Amino acid sequence: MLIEDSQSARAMMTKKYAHCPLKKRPVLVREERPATPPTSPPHPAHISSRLYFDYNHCDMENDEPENLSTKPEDLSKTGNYPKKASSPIATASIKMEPREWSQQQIDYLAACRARLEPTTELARPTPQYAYLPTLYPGYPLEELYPAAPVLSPPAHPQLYSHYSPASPPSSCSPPPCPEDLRSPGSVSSDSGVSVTAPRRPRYQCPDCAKSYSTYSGLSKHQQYHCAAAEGSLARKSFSCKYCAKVYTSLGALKMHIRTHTLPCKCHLCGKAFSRPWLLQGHIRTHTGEKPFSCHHCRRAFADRSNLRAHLQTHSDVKKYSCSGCGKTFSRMSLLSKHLEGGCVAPGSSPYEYRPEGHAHQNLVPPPTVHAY
DNA sequence: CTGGGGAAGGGGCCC
DNA sequence: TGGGCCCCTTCCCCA
Repeated sequence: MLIEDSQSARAMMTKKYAHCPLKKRPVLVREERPATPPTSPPHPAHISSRLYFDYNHCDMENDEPENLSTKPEDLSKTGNYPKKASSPIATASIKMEPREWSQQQIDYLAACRARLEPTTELARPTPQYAYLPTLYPGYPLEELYPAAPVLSPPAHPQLYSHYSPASPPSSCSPPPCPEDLRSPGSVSSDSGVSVTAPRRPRYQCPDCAKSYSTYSGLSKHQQYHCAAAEGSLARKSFSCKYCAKVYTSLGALKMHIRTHTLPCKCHLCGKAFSRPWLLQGHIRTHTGEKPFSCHHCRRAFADRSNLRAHLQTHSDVKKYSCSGCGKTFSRMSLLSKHLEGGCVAPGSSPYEYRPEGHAHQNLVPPPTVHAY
């Protein structure tokens, strides 16, 4: 939702969302965009920050907690929220449109849509800046898409052979090849091979006994997540003005405050996030950018993890299996539902989970999974 | 009811 | 030590 940051607007929002916790209330966003489009286009590499990031206006002191809820109950109560967005590629329609969008924002999305009309190349990643020619008609393409700096050659060039010359410049990464979906350190269950890494020392939180593989992890936990540690006032000296939590360092406090102020705001819908990369993922829901494609069915995804989950659907034997009946599932949640429903087969509990890189002794033999 | 996709958050790793 | 990125997980919604 994008509304004027005026007193009346604030009053309206306060009244309208009185039943909501502060963090769930809609955000009040001041429209920063100019009344008319700029005459010269920004460099594509700067588009994202120009259009969406508002770090210059991040007011860590004054930002109010904002509504991030897109849950339907909120929508039904107010009627002001659109339905949940679905794939623009599939529907040729971006549904997540607040009523209060400015004409310019609507035009902007129209420009995005024009470039996102269904094509036969669904697997092709949506060019990150494909809307530029529409947004800046008359501008030569070579200026809208300046020569890209040297790109690292893809590991599997054949997978990218469908790229067009007008594909976005350097800041738009090519779609991942299947191998890219795996983290370097992880052991893929796809291979069915379990490799046990040398046991590393664990760093345990003295306050809540949670342990982490790295000191950095423990440090982050203590700074941002450990409720028990927050009670150790003797070690803390920086308190949060919003919730009175106390931290040992100013940096930790600043990071915590971001969860209140949510400084990364989407200028299209006003939704705010604590971390920039969360906003980047959210922006894809507006632009329809889907850089991750399945080479089995050519379906594209905005999120790599979602592609990974999708790839499971192409496997005959899936990642999560019920030890009772042997049925496999592509998702943990589906296995959980299966067990909650009552798998009557003997030995059905506990269920088996084969996360990548974790060897469980009592698991069924590794499944045969299609190589990507 | 089940399976799948969309979206978001937390932890781990690397620089 | 902090930030960025990636992966995993979870929740919700829909067909």
